Amino acid sequence: MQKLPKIPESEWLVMRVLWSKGPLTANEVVKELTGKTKWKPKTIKTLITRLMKKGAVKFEKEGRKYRYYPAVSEAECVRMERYSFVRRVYGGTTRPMLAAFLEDAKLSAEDISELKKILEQKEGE
Amino acid sequence: MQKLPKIPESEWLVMRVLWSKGPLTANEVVKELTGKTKWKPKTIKTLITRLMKKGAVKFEKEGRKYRYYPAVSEAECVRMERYSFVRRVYGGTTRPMLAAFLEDAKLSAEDISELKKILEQKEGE
DNA sequence: GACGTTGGATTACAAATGTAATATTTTAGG
DNA sequence: CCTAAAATATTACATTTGTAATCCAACGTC
Repeated sequence: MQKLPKIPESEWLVMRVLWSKGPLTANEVVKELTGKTKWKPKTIKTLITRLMKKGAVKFEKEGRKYRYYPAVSEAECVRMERYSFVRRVYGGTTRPMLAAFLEDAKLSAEDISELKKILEQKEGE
Repeated sequence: MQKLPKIPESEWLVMRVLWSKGPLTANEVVKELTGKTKWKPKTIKTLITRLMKKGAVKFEKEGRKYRYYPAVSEAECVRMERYSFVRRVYGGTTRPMLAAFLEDAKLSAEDISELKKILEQKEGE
């Protein structure tokens, strides 16, 4: 398991694009984010560069441009964020957090039965 | 409902102390955090001051010292953090996040039945 | 082959954050 | 009163983050 870099808010947007759309050129990333943010293209380039320096993305050369792709797993990053969120806000105790989350969430009947299934699954372990 | 200030990681620790132990002097806060962090007392004073500037804590004078107490609701702050967490990491979709949370959490049998109860409650609405 | 265009590399710069140290003001004790 | 101790207030300073702009190199065009 790689060492996970710290990914701040704005870089998450870029990572989410790269995770979902695989290797993209900088301009493609810019295009993906148009409408979702008001960032100038240069800003997005900067974010990509920073992610590279942290080792969160890599690239393959394609002619004179680069195609960027994630170098860290989305699942791992998400897990880490979840963990650090719980620690920060709830001091590490998970259950009250989950309870609050569940109570507060707007859930469809489907969502609910899905989640119950997960719990029952765990119950059996 | 007040406007909620932004509370960064380290200040959360201070807020959690104040939320749980009511009005405290700076030194009492320091004492509460001893062992939990390696911060120097001065650092903690700084954090308190910043929280005051943001309006997250207020104080009453007691002789020459102050007793600090939270000026914003824990529930509200936590809700906001939860919300911004989901938005950042999952782009706003709550269910997959909850699913991942539940799957990943270490839960006792009790926790599980508690959480199921919450879900059933919501089911009935 | 000079030149504009297009991409990446380098630089910019303010605000927020982490982590304190120094300065100043009270006040309790001698 | 004068001073040491204790509190608060002010100042410090490196990093990180948000948000770009400028510089430079390669490429395709006339």
